[in-house]
Amino acid sequence: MYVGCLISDIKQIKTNQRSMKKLFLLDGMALIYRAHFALSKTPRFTSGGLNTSAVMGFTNTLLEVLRKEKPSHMAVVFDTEAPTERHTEFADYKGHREAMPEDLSKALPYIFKVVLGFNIPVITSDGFEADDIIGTLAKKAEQKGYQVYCMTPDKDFAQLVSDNIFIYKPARMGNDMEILGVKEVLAKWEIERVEQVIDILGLWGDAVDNIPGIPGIGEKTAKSLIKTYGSMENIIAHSHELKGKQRENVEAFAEQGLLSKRLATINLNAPVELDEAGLEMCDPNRELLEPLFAELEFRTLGRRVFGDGSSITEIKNVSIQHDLFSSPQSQEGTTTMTVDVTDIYEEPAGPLQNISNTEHQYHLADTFEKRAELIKLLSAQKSICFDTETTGTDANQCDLVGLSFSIKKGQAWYVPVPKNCDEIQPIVDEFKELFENPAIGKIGQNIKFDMLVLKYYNVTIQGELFDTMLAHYIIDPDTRHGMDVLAENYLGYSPVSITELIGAKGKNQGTMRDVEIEKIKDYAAEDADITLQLKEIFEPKLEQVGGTVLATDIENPLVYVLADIEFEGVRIDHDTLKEFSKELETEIGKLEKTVYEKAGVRFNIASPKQLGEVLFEKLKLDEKAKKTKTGQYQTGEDVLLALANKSDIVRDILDFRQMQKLKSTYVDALPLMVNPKTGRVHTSYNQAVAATGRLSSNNPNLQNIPIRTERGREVRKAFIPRNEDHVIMSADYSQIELRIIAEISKDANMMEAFVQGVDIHTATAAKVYGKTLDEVDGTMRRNAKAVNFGIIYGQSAFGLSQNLNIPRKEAADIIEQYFAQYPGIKNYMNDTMHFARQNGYVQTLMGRRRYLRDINSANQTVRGYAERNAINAPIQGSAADMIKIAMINIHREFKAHKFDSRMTMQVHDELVFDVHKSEIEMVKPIILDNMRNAIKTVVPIVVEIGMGNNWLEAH
DNA sequence: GTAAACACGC
DNA sequence: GACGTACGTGTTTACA
Repeated sequence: MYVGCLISDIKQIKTNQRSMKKLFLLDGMALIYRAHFALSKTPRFTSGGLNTSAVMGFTNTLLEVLRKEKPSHMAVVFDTEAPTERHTEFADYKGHREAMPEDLSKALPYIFKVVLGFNIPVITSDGFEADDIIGTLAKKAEQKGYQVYCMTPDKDFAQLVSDNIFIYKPARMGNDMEILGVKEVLAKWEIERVEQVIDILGLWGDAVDNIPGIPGIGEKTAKSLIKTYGSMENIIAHSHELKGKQRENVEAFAEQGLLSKRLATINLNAPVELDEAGLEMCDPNRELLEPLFAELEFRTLGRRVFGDGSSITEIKNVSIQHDLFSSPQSQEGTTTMTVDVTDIYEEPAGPLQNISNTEHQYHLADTFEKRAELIKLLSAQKSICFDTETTGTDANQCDLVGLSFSIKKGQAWYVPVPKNCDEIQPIVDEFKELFENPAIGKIGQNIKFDMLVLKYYNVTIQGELFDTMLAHYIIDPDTRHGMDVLAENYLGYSPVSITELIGAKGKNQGTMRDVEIEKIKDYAAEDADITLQLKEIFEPKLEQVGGTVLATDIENPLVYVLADIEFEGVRIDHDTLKEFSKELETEIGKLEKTVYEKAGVRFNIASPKQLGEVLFEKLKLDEKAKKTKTGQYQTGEDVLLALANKSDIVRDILDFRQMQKLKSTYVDALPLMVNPKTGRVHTSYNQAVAATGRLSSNNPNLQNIPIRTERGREVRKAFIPRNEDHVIMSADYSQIELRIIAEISKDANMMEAFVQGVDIHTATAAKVYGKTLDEVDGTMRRNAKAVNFGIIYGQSAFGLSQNLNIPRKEAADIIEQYFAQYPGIKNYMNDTMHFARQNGYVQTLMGRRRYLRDINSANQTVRGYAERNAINAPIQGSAADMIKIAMINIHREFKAHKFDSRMTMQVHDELVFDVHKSEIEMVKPIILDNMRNAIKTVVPIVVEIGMGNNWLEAH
């Protein structure tokens, strides 16, 4: 009845004030499938077919667009029948896509117009693909001066992008919406012209689902072929230039490829007119809709339609929030960030520059005289920018190829070194004094690498550092920090690509050493030049984001510490590992046998696919076993544990998995990582990947060596001191993250627990369950511990219930109690969230910022992700700051004392040292003091320290 | 070569 | 009432 009323009464209010005509074209089916797919990934929503949730998902996306982008014109296009005429050319395609359900085609305009009060035309595409209709409309609108945004899967659509046509990608998990223009499309596809997208799609055969292109040509190959030949037709014409199987395939399947291309091409002559007046948007009729929504209790919908300022919002959400982090939605009403996070980027004007169209002077310093002149010039500088070229990316095993330097924009030098190893050293020696001069600052991109390379040539870099990679990591930790990306984003410059010199990645990749000197000169000199230019840009930006201190006092000095740790390496006990490997091998063999017997069939236990089939189809352990999104049975640890009581085969399988993992990832892999030059394992720490400020470790990853299980822990026995005069010393922060929460939040109860020195999880359990410390049992402590961790890692009630294997309700109750007992923490969370909404970022104790672009997103999922980060980043980040400061100070004191002892590993909250026995008593207080006092806190910081003949004993 | 599933640490 | 649940590294299998 109300609805009937509305239809007749809504008077569309046209808004004419909009200056730019903005047309949004939506592929309705694609969006609905997108929403549907998102749901079907979750096991709970496996019921097939389109359902109301999918349609709701679609509506939400639509509303987000309306609110954010405020289009002046809009249309939704649906395929009514598929396969279309064009697709019947290919038999396989038949029946692939479902037609739009008829009721949906009627429901949508109804939803738009009546329920939401917008007039959004729905266009059906009889006999044509929705893409064709959208494409045709887009072109026509572009000619009339519209800015056109196409919301479609971007793959096919990229070909259409021009100066006024964009691809609009709605928000997804972890990402807010995204707009792709010409620049982004070119970059993404690595091509010169957007039209070439269809050539790539044609070759690759990914144009339309299930339409094959040319066999054996994947995305990458397609791109590189297009880069060389420009178009598919050209490739076919020049197929004789190709080799082997590729040539055969191109020749044999040329026709199929062309067909694929034709199908990928968007038909711009669809019979559809651009009815400008008909597509014009109106605002929802507020006066009519608002009372209606209020009466029908469409609160959420109302909020979405009218924005946060709606009076409907004033009906306060009184339900208790059971999730750790979801705050009542937009409680504070519309918030605007005072800082526009997009400010940290500068949009470079015009097309990308490159080496061929910029002025530059790159010199080759390949004689003793030229080098001497260069060194004289460099030595007179306050700081120099440099870069090394090497034969590989592992600093511990590669050889130097050349050095490049820059001190002024557009000017750089390249110093090649001979191929013969013995002849390299004297040339490096010429530069030794320069590098080791502490009065000359060193600028570079990822200096740790260059530092390590040079260490092997007996050069110890000194002086203040400015690392452009780290600078950008501080400025904007969530994005990428590669030099090429930075150059494009900040300088509008596209550097010579390394693949141009040494070929694409893979076994056929050449090395720098084989490239002609002239080419390396340009490449290398350009790197130094760009790095210097980036430094000029980043220096003021650091200041702007309050990151100067973080850069000069923490990140840059830490480079020295990490380089030393990596150079030092860790000694591994081969015999222990070999023995352990054998032991595991026999155990695994035994387990295999029992599993085969119990299952009555031989299969690959390590294959989740086969295992799932055996467990659930043959043995039928669980009738309604969960499946993954690809249709396999889930066989993860928690799933198997739930089955443990049904058959003891499950226990064996879990044991098998554990041992297999131990053997392949650690026991057998570690000895292979030993550097033949040094006989030790040299991990590499990445200082710029984890957005929270933590380090990460790889080649090998020393930060995930087992400790939880008895057997896994054995691996740590193999980490030994360098000789019998040394011991391993390990120092760990106890509960550092929780102490930091207590410190930041100043929660009285939690601070008290730490001051008293009681076990924090027991204390928490006592509080949450209202018991005394003595009454807390194992389960209570375990639950409390899980909540404490949940806080640190940004978990929800759902995550907690999963972790503890308890009902959601129970998890929610525990969390509620937790917040009642630690009100300071609840306040901290609210304050942090508020700060993030206002400012667009959060920060650590040392001012390390994390920008949260999506904190005010209308999309729940996206915003939730940002909110969890808002809580989590200051905590993890402050802990990271703390240990980094400790590392720098300890390293400095070790140097000052000229100790023989070395720091050898960092595992987030633990530092490991190789200590000379005579120095134990001197080293210990230095480690303890510096770790405890890295950052001044009220909450006591506790460090536990241990020693032993291996890493396990040191705990 | 790449994606998916899994498992390890914090 | 919807939506998806920490991150980073590395292994294996499966598939094209």
